[in-house]
Amino acid sequence: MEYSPKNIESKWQKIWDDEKAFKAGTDYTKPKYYALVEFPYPSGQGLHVGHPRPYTALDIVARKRRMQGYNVLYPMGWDAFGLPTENYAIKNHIHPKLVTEKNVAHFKNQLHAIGYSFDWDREINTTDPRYYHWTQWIFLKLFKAGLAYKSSMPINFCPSCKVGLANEEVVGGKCERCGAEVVRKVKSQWMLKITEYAQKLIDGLEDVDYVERVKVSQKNWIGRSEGAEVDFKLSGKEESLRVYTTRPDTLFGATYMVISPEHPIIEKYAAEITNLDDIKKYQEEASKKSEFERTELVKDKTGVILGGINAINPVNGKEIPIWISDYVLMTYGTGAIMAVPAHDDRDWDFAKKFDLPIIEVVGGSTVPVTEAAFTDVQTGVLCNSEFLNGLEVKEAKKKIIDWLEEKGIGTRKVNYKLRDWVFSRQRYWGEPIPIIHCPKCGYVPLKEEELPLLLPEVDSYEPTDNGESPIAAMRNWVEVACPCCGGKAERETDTMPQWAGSSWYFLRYIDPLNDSAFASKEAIDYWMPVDWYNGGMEHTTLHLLYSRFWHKFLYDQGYVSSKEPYMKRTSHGMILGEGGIKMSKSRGNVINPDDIIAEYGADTLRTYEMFIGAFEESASWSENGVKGCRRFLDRVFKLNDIVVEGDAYSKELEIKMHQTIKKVSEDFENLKFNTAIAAMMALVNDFYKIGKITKGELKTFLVLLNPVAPHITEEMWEMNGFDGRLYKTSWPAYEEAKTVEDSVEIAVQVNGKTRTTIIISRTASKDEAIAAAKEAIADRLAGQTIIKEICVPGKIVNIVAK
RNA sequence: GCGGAUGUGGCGGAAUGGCAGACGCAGCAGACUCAAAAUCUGCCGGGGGUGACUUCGUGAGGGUUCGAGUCCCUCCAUCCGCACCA
Repeated sequence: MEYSPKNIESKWQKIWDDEKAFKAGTDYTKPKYYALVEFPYPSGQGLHVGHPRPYTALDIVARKRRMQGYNVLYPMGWDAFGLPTENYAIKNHIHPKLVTEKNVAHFKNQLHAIGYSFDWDREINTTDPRYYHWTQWIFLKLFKAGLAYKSSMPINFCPSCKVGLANEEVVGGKCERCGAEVVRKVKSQWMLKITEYAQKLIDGLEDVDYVERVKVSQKNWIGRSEGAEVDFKLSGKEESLRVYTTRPDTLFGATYMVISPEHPIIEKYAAEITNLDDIKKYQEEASKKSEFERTELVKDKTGVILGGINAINPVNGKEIPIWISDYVLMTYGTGAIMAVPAHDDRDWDFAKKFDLPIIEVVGGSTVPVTEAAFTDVQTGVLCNSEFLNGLEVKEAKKKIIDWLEEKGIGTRKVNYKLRDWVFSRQRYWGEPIPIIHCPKCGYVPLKEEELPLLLPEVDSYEPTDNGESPIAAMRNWVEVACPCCGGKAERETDTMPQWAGSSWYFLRYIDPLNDSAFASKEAIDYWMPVDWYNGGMEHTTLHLLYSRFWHKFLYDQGYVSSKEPYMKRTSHGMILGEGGIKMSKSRGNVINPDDIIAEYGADTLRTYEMFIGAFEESASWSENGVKGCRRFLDRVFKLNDIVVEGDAYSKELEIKMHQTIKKVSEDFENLKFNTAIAAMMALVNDFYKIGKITKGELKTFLVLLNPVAPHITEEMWEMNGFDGRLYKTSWPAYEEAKTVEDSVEIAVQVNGKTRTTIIISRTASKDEAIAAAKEAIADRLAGQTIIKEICVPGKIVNIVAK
């Protein structure tokens, strides 16, 4: 009989649905396993060939875990708020809700056709009011805890999307989504104090099993640094200028200071500044530059001196000038620095340009500090620094900070690059922020009983030109009575960013229909944390960081019982087009998974995506590779023709069977799906080589292949009259003792070069092995003196001879 | 500039410090066929040899080791992050 995936696949998909085969149980006494993949944004383009890679990988894990007796939760849902849907709605005058519904239906059909073992009873959608009820609820908790605040500050604004962006959404100075140049705009925005969790987000990484590159990126993004804040007295004034430095040891080399153009001291002493016009001009230029232009690889430093005001270096009492330059950012540290040109590249550049003194205070450089800054902290020794002279950098840091603290002019300080999360968008298609602005009472949270605050219907979804959300025009929605004083008040018209819904969705899956809480305590205690979460590297500093932050907050509030949401995080590589180029519409090389399923079947698609290469690395698509996997499944199906009776493994293949069970079991755990499949291909080759397969062998083989190719294996299980359903079977066991052959082929080397191989008993002693090896290469050893004999049992014998 | 990764046949890719190239693709030869496709069998890194064999070979150069694709040092190339964070 011919292998016909079309019939087989729809047949089994229906059976699995009818039997609720993959429903996560509520028997909380069973061991649980929570496998999670990032839920997709249901775009109009439908499923991309990149989606099935991670979904199949964890589907394999989930199916294997079920067969190992776990109560498995492997859910799927829709991260459906977002700009593309809204833009499509604007263009076509369709309600985004309808667009979303249509796209979700399409996505769901596509995913269904691939045969994933998702528990569809737990499907969630971030745009569903029953879902965003709890997104808003968490926001209120954040607000009440003082972690959500409104702030007027320069933000990254995309003039094309007409929306403010979080720092994480700005890539190379451009809008992550549309690619337009981002400009700086001062706006009043809701912010979340993720910075308050900076240290916890770093510390938590110690307790989880994430791939190293994810940990490293998160740590770099949070950007912890240790140093000191130091006060520099302004000459002739009581006030001081506070700086942050990681090199307090170089304080004696601070020959000038630099402040950011936005630094408040400029306004404060405007009257005393002698060159105010120049400064105003400089400020204006700086404000016009986008954040990107300001921080772009600027070789040429710009700046202007703050005329009429000087500072005093606290360690030596010397009067030093203050400069203004946009290489100092108001948003980091104190917005002011002490400049040590001898030991900082940027200060060195600036000093060279404006001819400022360079004083060496750390010796050990091979070139004089007039040639280049010496920034090495490992080898340097302090000089020209009075009581610090002769100390190594590390000791000097400690000593100077102690000294500063004692004198009350400085203090130890840790800083982070991480900035607070810009949490409001002037857009329609997002969760309304449940806050009412009362002129008397300020920002008043909506009562929790009033949630969800529904997104109102509007005529136009387009953001207004003055940068307000389209819902701002809905006056009857906006104008409300203050819940606090009853007076006239207005609702917040900004909505939440796309990242809100995904920051806690893994908690909703565990109890998706609960109307009285985001999830019951019992369910949370049972299911959390997620055991294995796979997702894209591109979310490392976005979704992954945000959701860890929210989860840690919920933990601190007592709503969840684990400090970290995800125990294990892995990341898949991208799938590129043929020839290693990115798939894109403009190149016309986009592969639609539907076409692959139609031509080769879902099992082939699944097998190919797992066989394509190392899971964590990017791989390029190859139609011939797909064909190869189909050929493999054809050969699998044709095993039906050579099945013979017998539950036992045949003598020829017994060891091979045990080896393959071991290999596949281990490889599935370690993301090595490609080699697991290779091992199964090799086993199939062996079945054909000996011309038969026993029923016992076939049973085991089908179970091993099932997680990868669930339809064909389930069909063959039935065809061969095996008991019940394959998906209800147990994962096969192997005996370690039977994974090794009685006799082994070992290499015989002379001076490290393999000369021949011999077959000896696995239990042969070293002496026996060496004796046998010597005999095999006796002619080569003739006339030589044996210096050394090395034997690694089961591997090699190496004779060192002269 | 900083951080991370990668570099192995014609291609995708395998190899706890122990026979480099598993498995797949492509290619070549043969079987089947009127023929083609599909399928099956065999070969398939380079040089040398009719041959059993031999020699070179994992980006380059050094080193450690009886033995290195794998460990260490230096360099080159490519990709991905971050980027004036004091």
